[in-house]
Amino acid sequence: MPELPEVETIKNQLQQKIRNKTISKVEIVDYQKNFQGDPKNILGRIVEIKRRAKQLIFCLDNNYLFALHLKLTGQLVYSKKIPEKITKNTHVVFYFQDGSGLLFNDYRKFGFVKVMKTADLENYIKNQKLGPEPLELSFEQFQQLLQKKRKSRIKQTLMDQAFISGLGNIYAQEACYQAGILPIRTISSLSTKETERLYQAIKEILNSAIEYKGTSFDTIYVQLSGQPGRYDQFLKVYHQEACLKCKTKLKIVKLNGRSTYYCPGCQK
DNA sequence: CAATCGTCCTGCGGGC
DNA sequence: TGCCCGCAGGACGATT
Repeated sequence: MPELPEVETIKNQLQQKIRNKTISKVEIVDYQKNFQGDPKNILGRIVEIKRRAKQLIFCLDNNYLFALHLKLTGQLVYSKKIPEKITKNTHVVFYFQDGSGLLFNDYRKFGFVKVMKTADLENYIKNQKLGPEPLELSFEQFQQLLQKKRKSRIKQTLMDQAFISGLGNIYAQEACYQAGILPIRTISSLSTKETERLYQAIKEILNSAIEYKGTSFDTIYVQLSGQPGRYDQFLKVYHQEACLKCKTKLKIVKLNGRSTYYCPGCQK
């Protein structure tokens, strides 16, 4: 369940581990549908790894790049010596010239790789109509964005990638809890004070989750090393039983088909 | 226009 | 014991 903090963690670790390595071979195992474009075009040196929303962009020195999305169950694991760490869920192996490699594991196969020319990235991103990055957003911009979504419910809006990009099911509900706001409230019902609390909660939670290298729940998300992230110990509502503050048993509702936890005592 | 549902997949666990 | 079903939940397209 990689959201912004998980993808940001992996991006930072990729920058340290594989930047300037040269891809010498790409092996695709039962993932043809999810691998778009010609793998031969990404044989080259990786000059930069970027993140936009929940996607990673691997930039090469040969005028090609590839976008990679982990979706629900994708993992990127670095291996010093291929084939160590390969599992039955390894669908793409990027071999580097020095004998190391990068494994793309994805047991539910929702993720994808898309190869394109460097010049096509701008259009590719534009077509996704992504909203701004939440960590690069001022309070004034946040307020302005909310004006367009006045009828929508708060949690859905936070998860809407066209509104802001990067929040998913975990951090959207954690942000609502920290702000003390019911996830089912409409945007138009928010006072300025509540809007401010929500804005602060989003920033604090995302930054803290990045600091702890993401949330590993069900051990699906892992860091580049294969180690779990450690933010799960700070989760206040997601998959929790009772509220830490008031001890009330948390409620679970379905919003857009997604389980949403909240405290009926602390969230108004 | 917003919400909902089905879809892409796989595996686990609850219930009968 | 075994089987069916619901659930997990990122994003998108079709429908209400």
